[in-house]
Amino acid sequence: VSTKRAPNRRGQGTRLRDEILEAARVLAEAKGEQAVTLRAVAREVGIAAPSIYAHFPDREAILSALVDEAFDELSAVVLGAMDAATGPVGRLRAACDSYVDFALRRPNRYQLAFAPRTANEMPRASATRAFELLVHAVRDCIDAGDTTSADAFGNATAIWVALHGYATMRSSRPAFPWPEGTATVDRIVEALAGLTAHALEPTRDESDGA
Amino acid sequence: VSTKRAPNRRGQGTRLRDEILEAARVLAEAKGEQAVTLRAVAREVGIAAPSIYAHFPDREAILSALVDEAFDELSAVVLGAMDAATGPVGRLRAACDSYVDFALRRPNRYQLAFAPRTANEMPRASATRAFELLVHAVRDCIDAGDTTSADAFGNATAIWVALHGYATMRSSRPAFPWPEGTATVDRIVEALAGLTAHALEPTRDESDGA
DNA sequence: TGTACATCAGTGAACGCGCGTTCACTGATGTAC
DNA sequence: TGTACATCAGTGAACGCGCGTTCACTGATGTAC
Repeated sequence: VSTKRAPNRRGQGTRLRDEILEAARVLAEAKGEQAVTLRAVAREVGIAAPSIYAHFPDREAILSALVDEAFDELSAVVLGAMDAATGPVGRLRAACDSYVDFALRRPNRYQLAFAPRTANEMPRASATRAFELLVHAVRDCIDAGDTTSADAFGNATAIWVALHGYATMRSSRPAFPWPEGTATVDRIVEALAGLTAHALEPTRDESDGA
Repeated sequence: VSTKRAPNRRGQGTRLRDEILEAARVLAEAKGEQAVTLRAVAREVGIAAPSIYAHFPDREAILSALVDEAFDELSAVVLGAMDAATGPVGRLRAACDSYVDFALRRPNRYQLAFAPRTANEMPRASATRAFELLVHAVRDCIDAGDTTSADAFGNATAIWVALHGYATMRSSRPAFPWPEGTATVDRIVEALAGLTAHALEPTRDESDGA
């Protein structure tokens, strides 16, 4: 009988939802995914635990939102690094370096993104977008003739799993006698992208000017 | 005043300990590490939960024993595959293939082995022994001139983390469009070991006979 | 050979904990007339 | 402008759960004399 359009009451319509997400994010980054309990989140926000149900159907929904956030941030970081680099090989290196850097700087956030959730989870759009950045970087190297292989997707997959293994182990096994610096990441990128000897050189020109 | 040497009473001295470990192993393989609770183990064995304390100081001790078991089995599997192969490159391939095969056939056992336990855990002997197999296989390729690199430890590290990433993702993300067959593993081994073009050929001779 | 006793593997009940979720509610905010 | 009422964000108590661990115990096995 009336307009029926009810605008959200107090300013709280989306504010509390954001506060819940932020608290969950802080907890996950500081102490890992298993620290994100409804009660802990509620404690952090300063509300009663059941209040969360007005904004998320269950605990899993919060985690899922955090996963998308994490993938989106990963994409943004990688994109930013690529934009600041020069040439196909330079952009591929920048993508891989920034990927590993993100994983090592925010280990809990990274692990959260890649932790298995449900048994047969379909790839989520946020994750696919991030992966596509890598495929694209590899394809640009191929197109520029900087590589000995032509399988962009296959190479990107190999590079991805290798970087993932490195980042995972590197942060969970600090006591392992890791090779210094970026040696391992460099080796992974160069070898698995199939970079040509020619492609490995010109990167020096940029900082040299000779 | 007497001999003081008390032989273990009933036959149970070590029998119950073994039954506890076996139940824990079964639970871990079927449902993952988090399913290995003292109460679940006791249920499986058919004893009261507190009885476990006669054989293990706490839950973590059971898991730690399972981790060593898993690494030892991994070593045995890899060694067996290497012994059945021919030539340095053949043995390296066999080592890597069997490693991944083990991880994919027994995902929960594999994940248990590599799951982070304590914050700064030192590498355990059982894990180091397994890794040394890989280092050795890589070194043999280097010594035989089948490789373009000379850093056995560095190459083995890169191969290991790459295989680990592959195995982890492959089993936790079945919906990803994985390249067929052993393409990814082959690429990882060949590229990260730095196998020469010459070294990639002779493997065909064995099954050919020409 | 017989009896009192030490040993010790395993038990059953209970503890306190934090969890996800449910339920009926409160109390302030805004609207209809 | 005033009053009755609908809306709805957030609450507090409680549920049932499984957990690791503790405690005092039981009851069979073996030993000393």
